[in-house]
Amino acid sequence: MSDNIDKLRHSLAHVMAAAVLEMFPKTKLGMGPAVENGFYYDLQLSKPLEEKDLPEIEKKMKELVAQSLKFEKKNINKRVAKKLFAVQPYKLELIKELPGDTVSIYSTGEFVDLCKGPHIKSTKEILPNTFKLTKVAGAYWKGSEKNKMLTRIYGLAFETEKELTDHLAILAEAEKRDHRKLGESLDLFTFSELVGPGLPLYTFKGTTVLNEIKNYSNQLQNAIGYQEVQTPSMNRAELFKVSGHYDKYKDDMFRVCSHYTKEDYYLKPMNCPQHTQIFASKQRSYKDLPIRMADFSQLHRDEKTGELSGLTRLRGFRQDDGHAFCREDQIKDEFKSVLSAVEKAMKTYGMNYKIRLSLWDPKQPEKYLGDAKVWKKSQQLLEEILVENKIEYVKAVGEAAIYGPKMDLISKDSLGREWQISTIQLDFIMPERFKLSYIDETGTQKTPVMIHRALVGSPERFFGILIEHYAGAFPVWMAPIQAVVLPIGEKHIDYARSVRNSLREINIRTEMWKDDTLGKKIRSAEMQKIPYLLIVGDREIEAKTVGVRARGKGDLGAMKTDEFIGKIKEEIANKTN
RNA sequence: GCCGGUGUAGCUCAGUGGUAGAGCAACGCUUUUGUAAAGCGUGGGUCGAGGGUUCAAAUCCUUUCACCGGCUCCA
Repeated sequence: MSDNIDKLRHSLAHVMAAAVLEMFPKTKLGMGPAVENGFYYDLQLSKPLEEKDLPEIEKKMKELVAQSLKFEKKNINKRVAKKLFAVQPYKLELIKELPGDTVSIYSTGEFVDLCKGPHIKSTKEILPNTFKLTKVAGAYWKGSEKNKMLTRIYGLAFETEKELTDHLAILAEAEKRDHRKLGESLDLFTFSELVGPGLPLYTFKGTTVLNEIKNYSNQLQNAIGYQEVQTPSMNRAELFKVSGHYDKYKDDMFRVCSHYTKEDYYLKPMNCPQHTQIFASKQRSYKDLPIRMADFSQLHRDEKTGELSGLTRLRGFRQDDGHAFCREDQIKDEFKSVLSAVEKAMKTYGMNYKIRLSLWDPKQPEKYLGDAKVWKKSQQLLEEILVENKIEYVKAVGEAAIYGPKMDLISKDSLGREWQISTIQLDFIMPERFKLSYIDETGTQKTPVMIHRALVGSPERFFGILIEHYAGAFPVWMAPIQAVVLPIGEKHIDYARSVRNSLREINIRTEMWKDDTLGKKIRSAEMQKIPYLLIVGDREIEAKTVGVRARGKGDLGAMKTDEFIGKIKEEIANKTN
């Protein structure tokens, strides 16, 4: 059945190309495949296309679909094909590259495309209102930035009208939850043109949430033996030359120059080379291993401006980063303990996930450090760990780090969107390059293995993901304001203040709002997504209670103040709600 | 970086060559309030920035910056 939807989507790509070709006959065709939720076609148009042109193309497509056009396949000789596509340079390029003497073409009405298929039999199979053109984008021919950029038109397509409307509803919900909008409206972070792109400024509220994320990661990794260290942002170029990052990523690191010595320093894009130097600072015994370090320092990467986006792609960020230096016989246990910590974190945040085993691409060895033998060995080891622990995984060739294979955790948020979060990476190469060693039980020098790992990746990036996952309504333990006390009238302010103070005494982030009407205060607290509103008036003062209203749940009724304190304390401690 | 789009008050937006507007927010006064917006009033903008065309530019041209949708990249 998934085959069928792919055929449908791919067929719609043809219909769209046919429609565009009718409207703009000089259009040159690129490629038009089916993709997740829809299809696209890359085109070279004689004039720029805008999003407002899409409805017209869509209308034309509907006309074509209504004609019940048949998709007919033919195998033809390459010479004939070259004649047929004489005015289509991209198709000619493809014909040249295809193996064999014949190529297959599909015709739909007057439209003919070079295509291996398969397709639906006829546009009759396309039900009304099951597709919609969504956006216009640029895309390099064959995906290489060295090639010309074509115009890509994206469309959504499903088998039924309901699936399309459901999908559009998800998109609308995602837009509402956009962390860039919520970040601004909930006063979590901001950007300034003066400060620079990709460099967010976190307000007090945003910093509070970030600290909770960071503290929780620290708690989880302390439990499995990681100890926090600090390392400098600026480092000599030499450090990165030894690590190998200089050759691969020099252009993506910010360079800082000393006026006095004229020496170049680089802002560190990751912590691993620094950690090797802590390891190297002492003579290590096999009994000392594993040595585990965690580091939350600020990292900088000179991302191209067009790649920056909200909190998900930044120039300055941190990682809940850690490195374990261990013996080969300890690798499995190290991976297991990190996996269990990650599992706990994902459970707390209420996210589903899957593991991706990211392998090197043997066809492009120049992208990686180290020789094939070491890669084979370490990849095998990772796979063993997954199999032995009965963990499901998918393999991804070409996704490895430059120094080794990794397990990446891809999590799904509440809208079912996927994000790469955690990563655990095996590295035989960097310890070697830094000539790290320990003394084994026989007194001989050995090279340790290095494990790179992160629990939630970058706290800042994860913050962005969480804003959307929770739609800004953070669970109590991470909410910037956990409770707000709302006195009904002026004469209730003193009591409200005393309730606030007793909550503050036990470090519950609490405010007291004395101005405005009750209705307005409630509205504003709900909009700020504060978990608990405590309403106090004559009745509450009399009975020493608070009127508890839970975010999104309405009035829960009166509760003894101590009882409420017990409830919220427990929720915070257990990280529930 | 590349293709396309956007940029007007703190926020959401209107304003197509002729004296910069609305709602919300803010501030002030009145009101002291029982579960999602009390009433009245006031202040606030070299229309992203630079240059040009014009008697006259938010509006037209140009350069540049930032952001948005994608592409490429992502240690």
